[in-house]
Amino acid sequence: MRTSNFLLSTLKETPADAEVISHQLMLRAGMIRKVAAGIYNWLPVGLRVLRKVETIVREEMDRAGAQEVLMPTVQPAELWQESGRWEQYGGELLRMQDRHNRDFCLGPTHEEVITSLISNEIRSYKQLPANFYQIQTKFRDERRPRFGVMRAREFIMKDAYSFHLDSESLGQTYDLMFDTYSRIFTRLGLHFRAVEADTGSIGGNASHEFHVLADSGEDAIAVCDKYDYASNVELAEALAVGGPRPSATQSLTKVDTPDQTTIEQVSRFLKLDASNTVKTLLVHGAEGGLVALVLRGDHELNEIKAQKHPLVADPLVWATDDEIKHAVGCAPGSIGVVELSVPVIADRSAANLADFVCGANEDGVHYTGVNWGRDCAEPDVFDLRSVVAGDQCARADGNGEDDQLSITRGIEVGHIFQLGTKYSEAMNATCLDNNGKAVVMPMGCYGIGVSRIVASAIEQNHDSRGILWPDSMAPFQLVITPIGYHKSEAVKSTCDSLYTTMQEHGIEVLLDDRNERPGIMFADADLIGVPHRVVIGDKSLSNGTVEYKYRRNDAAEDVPQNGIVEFLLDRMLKN
RNA sequence: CGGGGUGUAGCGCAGUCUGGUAGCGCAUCUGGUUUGGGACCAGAGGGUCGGGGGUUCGAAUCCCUCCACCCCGACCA
Repeated sequence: MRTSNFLLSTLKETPADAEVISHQLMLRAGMIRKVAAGIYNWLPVGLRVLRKVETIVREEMDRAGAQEVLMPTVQPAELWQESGRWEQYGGELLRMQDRHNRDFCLGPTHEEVITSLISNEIRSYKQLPANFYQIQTKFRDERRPRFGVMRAREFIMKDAYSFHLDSESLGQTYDLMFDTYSRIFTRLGLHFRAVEADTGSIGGNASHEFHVLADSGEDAIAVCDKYDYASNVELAEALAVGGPRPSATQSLTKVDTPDQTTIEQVSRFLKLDASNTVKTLLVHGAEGGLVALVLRGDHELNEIKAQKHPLVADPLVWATDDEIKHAVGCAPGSIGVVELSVPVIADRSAANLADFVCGANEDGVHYTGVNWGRDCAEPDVFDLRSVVAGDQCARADGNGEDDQLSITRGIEVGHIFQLGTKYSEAMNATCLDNNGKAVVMPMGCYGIGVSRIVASAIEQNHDSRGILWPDSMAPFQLVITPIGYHKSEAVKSTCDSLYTTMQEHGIEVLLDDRNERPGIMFADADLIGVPHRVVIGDKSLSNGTVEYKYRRNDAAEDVPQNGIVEFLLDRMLKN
């Protein structure tokens, strides 16, 4: 490609509404342009990168024996009513009507369509297992789209759905997809991590998310390298801190704590560490009424864990101040476990405390020296809190120094699920087993955020001048920057010749044949992140050399003109 | 959905408080001088000041209303 014939819409200044570096650089490099909130045009530079990602994903899915299909973006309501999600799915499902007032939606995901399709196409166990994928546009009407294509409303996703005779087969395909995803993200040159994930409302046995590690990531991940453990903080098991519960040494004492409502205020007022206090949070119970969730003062409630407790309403609903007043007789800042009239669920660490502080269910009053079993009933013990850095890894034997969790941030670019029969049952997707008996097919589903990968790769690979694409994702592998293309016949013919030769070798090469100053050409090439650059000018040609520079290196090197093709091919194959 | 903010040329912004008919830098176009890290000189084009309504002799500016976009939060797979 010659720049004279290519839309290189680079910007010198950063558009004001771009917050994260990937969004800024994608706009500056002329990869994307906003059409509406969370909806983008992909310009030639951006699309070339997107296609690179798609190609790698496609190659690896094909390699894993998955079959590519293409399903529609617009889906009839009937399918969603059949699965029950027409009512369940919230505002993210963009609904619309056609000219006959029939209901449709823009597909945010394709379980319904694929299950309906396959239930008609697959009849026999002999056709199983089968895995179908597509790379297609999804629409989710996010409440708050942000960060460019990172969290867009319209985006490109690779979604795959597998069908099985039994859960063992599902497990095998799940493992295969796990490996396939690892290969994909490795080939893309990303620094990633597979993490255990919550199965959410879909349920099922197993789920892993694949995260590109980046400080700007929206997810927190708990990691322990010693045990090769990584889990979304939403899920990561929190062990009790501080060993078995000591025996009581203090007596129950009521103390006045006027206007002290937060843990911070109370612990400062009583000159105690927050870890000697508990906080009592009231939420709606699964069967109505309220339930108390008790955590150590310095710990945070994990709502996802809490709503898994059978006594807790799912989804979790906080008690209002009025409900608390009515049930306990005080404001939220003074709730405690002594003589509390609602069921008490305590986090493991809170349950291990002795002689602790809690509210007295009376405004402005707290208890000190509280002990479980003596001053109140033994609580129902449950893992309620989010892990924090320094917590012991749940896999650890407890003897090592390096078995502590650290917290890192990630961008979710892949998610694999064992769905089970949720959709196949709702939509009656069965096949006949070898006894001629109809079996509801267990399913797996496997997603990759293709457009999100592009942004997350930039989050991980950039410098002050622009993008540092991994070679596998670069819009061009090589840029030829002439010095004096329009003045020197030698420069022009050398550049043209190298350009043609490299193209014949299948290299995607950009020849900057604009009549611009070198600084502009260098700046653009660096901005869009072409990994390999050759500069050709009269000065070096007179020495029989051309200049080569790798985008990630500071220094350039002179290469003999007659060996440049082999040199470049060697460099590109190496990467 | 709650809170906050911003809408003026393709991009970045000033002008709004204190009403007088729109400006700067970059980008674009023309001519010239330049040419190894975002040049210089001269000239040119480009804006119903987010939309609608109102006040006024006169509105980018004041008032009402709608919309869009961004940020924080809540929510959500």
